[in-house]
Amino acid sequence: MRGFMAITKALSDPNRVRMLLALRRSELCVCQITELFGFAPSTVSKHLSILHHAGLILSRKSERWVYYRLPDKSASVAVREALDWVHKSLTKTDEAAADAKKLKRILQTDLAVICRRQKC
Amino acid sequence: MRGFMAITKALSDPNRVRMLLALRRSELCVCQITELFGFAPSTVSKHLSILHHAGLILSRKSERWVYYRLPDKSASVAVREALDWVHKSLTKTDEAAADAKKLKRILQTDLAVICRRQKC
DNA sequence: ATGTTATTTCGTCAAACGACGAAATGAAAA
DNA sequence: TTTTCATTTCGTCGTTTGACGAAATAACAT
Repeated sequence: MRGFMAITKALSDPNRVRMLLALRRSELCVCQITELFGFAPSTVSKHLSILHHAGLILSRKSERWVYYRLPDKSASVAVREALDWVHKSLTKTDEAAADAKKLKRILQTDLAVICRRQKC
Repeated sequence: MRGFMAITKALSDPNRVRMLLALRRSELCVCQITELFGFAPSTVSKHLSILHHAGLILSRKSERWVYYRLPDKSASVAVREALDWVHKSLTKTDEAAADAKKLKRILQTDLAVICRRQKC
C-alpha cells in the first residue's frame, strides 16, 4: 500500500502528470523541463524527485546534466500500469498537445543555451 | 485532463482508496463505512462525495440510508482502468485484509444497530 | 403534520502541499 | 586546485487538505 500511495500522490498534481507526458517522447534534463513549464528550477527538481521516489521515472547523470526518463519493463507492475493508464487517458488532450508542441522547439535548441536562459 | 485529475486526487488519500477496496465485496451505506473507519460521519461523507464526484462510485438512496457502490461497465474507460489498477495492486495487502475482516462482522450486524451506535 | 434520524453542508483548525529564492552540493572545466 | 554551473536542499509563505462538531437537510416513521 505504501508504494501504491506514493504513486497516487505523485499523480495527484497536474504538473507532475504533464511531466510524465512530456517524457513520453524522450528523456529530458531538468533545465529542459524547467524551460517547458516556466517554473523555478527548485520547483521542477522537487516535482521530479517525487516522481522518482514513486518509481515513475528514472534518472541518469551525464556531463553537466541530470536526465530523467520513463522506466523500462523492469519497473513494477503497479508503476507500469499507472503509466499506461496516464498515457492512454491523456495523450489526446489539449494540454499534452500544447506541451508537445513547445517541447519540440526546446529539443531543437542547444542545451547550454536553454540552461543559460534560466539565469535571467 | 480535468476528469483525470479528479480521479488521481480522489485516489491520493489512503482512506479513500481503502473505501474503494471495501466496496469491492458489496455496496455499503454511509454508516457502515463510518463504522469501519471510526471517523466522524461528516468526514466519511466528504470522502465519499469526492469519490463520487470523480465517478469512482455511484450512489442510491433506499429507506433511510444512502448506499454507495462501485460503478458497472457504463463507467468511463479512465474510471474502469483506475479501479482495475487499484484492486489489482492492493487486494492482497494487509490493510485490505484487515478491513475485509472487520467489514465481515459489520455486514452481519443489523444496520439500525450500527447507525445508533455512532451517536455515542 | 410532527418528530426522528441518516446524511450532508458549513466553519474551524492543524498539517501537508506547491511555489519561490537563497544557500549548499558536487561534478566538469579552466 | 580553483572556478563554474546544473541541480538539490532548505526555509518561508500562502493555499489546500483532512479531521472534527454543530447546524441544515431531507426522507421515513409515527
